[in-house]
Amino acid sequence: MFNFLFARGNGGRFILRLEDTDFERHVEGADEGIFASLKWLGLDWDEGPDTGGDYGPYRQSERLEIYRQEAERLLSAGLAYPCYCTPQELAAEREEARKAGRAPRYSGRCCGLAAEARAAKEAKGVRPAVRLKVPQTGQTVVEDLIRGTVVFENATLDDFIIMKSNGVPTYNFACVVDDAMMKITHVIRAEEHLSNTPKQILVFRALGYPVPVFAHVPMILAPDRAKLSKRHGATGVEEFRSQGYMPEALFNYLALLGWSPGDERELLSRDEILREFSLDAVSKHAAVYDVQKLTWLNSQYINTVPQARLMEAALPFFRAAGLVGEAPSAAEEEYLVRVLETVRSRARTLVELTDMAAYFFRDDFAYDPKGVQKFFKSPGVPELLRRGSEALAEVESFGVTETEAAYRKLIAELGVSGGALIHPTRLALTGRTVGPGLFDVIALLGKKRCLERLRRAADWIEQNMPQE
RNA sequence: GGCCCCAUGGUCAAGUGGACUAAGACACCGGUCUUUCAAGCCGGUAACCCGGGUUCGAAUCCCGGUGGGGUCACCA
Repeated sequence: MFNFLFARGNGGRFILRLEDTDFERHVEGADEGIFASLKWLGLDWDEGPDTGGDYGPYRQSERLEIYRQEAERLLSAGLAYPCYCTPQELAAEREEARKAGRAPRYSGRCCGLAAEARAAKEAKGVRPAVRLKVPQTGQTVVEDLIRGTVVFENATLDDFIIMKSNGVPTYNFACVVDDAMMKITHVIRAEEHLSNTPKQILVFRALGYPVPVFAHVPMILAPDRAKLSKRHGATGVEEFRSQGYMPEALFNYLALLGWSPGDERELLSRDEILREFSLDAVSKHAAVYDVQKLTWLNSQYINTVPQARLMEAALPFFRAAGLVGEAPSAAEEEYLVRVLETVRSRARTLVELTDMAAYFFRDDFAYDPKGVQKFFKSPGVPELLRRGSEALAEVESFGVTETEAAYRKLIAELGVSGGALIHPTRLALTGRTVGPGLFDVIALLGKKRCLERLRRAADWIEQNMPQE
């Protein structure tokens, strides 16, 4: 997202590249999910696997020959060498180093391998990996837009693998080759990659390519301050969507994680964020992800977004819940709009919104058990509800003020408190104890349904409540 | 453990040597409105990690601790 904001805010191009060189972890169809999630969030790219571009292909799995050639260049220049060590040998070395309390570093023993030794290995059919020769003196300096100058001693690095023995590049090699060939000017990524950067700079230099500008942005941590991951605390974009979060809310929230416009504004539109975003204002420290604030932002959007937008966002949820059909008529849409307007201020997610609106569309709701205990128990309630339905039956123009007037009149006649009639009525009409103003509900539901539901509730109470 | 990054309320964050008696937001707690629940409005609790310097003056600069995080793969 910060890449998108930076690129678009500075007249650059935002490029999507799929780094899919780990065939073991390949998931069929995952690409489509990535595209859909990014698009839903409003992050559209200028070049990518689906859209194409002048520097494709944009899937690393389709660029294998390029990496092979680049690795070959380093091999013949003596800047890299084949390594015949087996994974088991390497693991043993690492284990030994760990036991001895040393940093696990590759010994470099294949570096000086004589031609005959190599030939012998090759003859035995051992396929080598390729390692980059890393200088053991001096320093590699990362000039980071956010962290400033970060110095790494080369002696702490080792000859890392750039090509696996199966001929596929490792991440630190492939991304450098691609960044160079795709003319990437800015690499903006999470801080977890900072320690990869000196390695990548070494590759850029070995290959003779210019080093791009780096910016390592703060990580997002789970509430327990651990790294957010698939297995720990992370929620996928698609999950947020299905939980009823609006993309504008997620976009807004994510922008505020690690960045702020510098003043008190928090509710920011996409355009405002695009206009205001600057890497200078990105903080250095990791941010803990707080779903409560996201949810609050979401409620703000549900509450304030234009009617048509709310309709568009809510419709899929209403359809899925079976509240509206695939192609609602004009009258149905009109009704939906009125329902949305009366419940929107109460909902924090589109799922809640749908749930709160259900009784406006279907009659088969159950009465809230706590509400039944509280409002249906008194002996006179069925009679009260019948009187209510009679009073409403008299109302000609079934609007909010007219129905309320009729009810107030009845309340006065009966000499009861307003709540004594209103609460049972709400439960009878909606099955709930909470919701929008009762007369908004009544007017919206319409006379026919109100009368039916009131009578039905009266009957239900008589049949189901223990008689005194 | 080595290397690297970071450090303002529970969380997100303003703050870049004096305007700090340290903004604002979420959450929490009150109040208000109301037939209920929200929303709205008003108010409250709550923070500069510790220790040394530098300076007339430090949340802000320096050093050292401590704490948190990241990373050390033929994963990305």
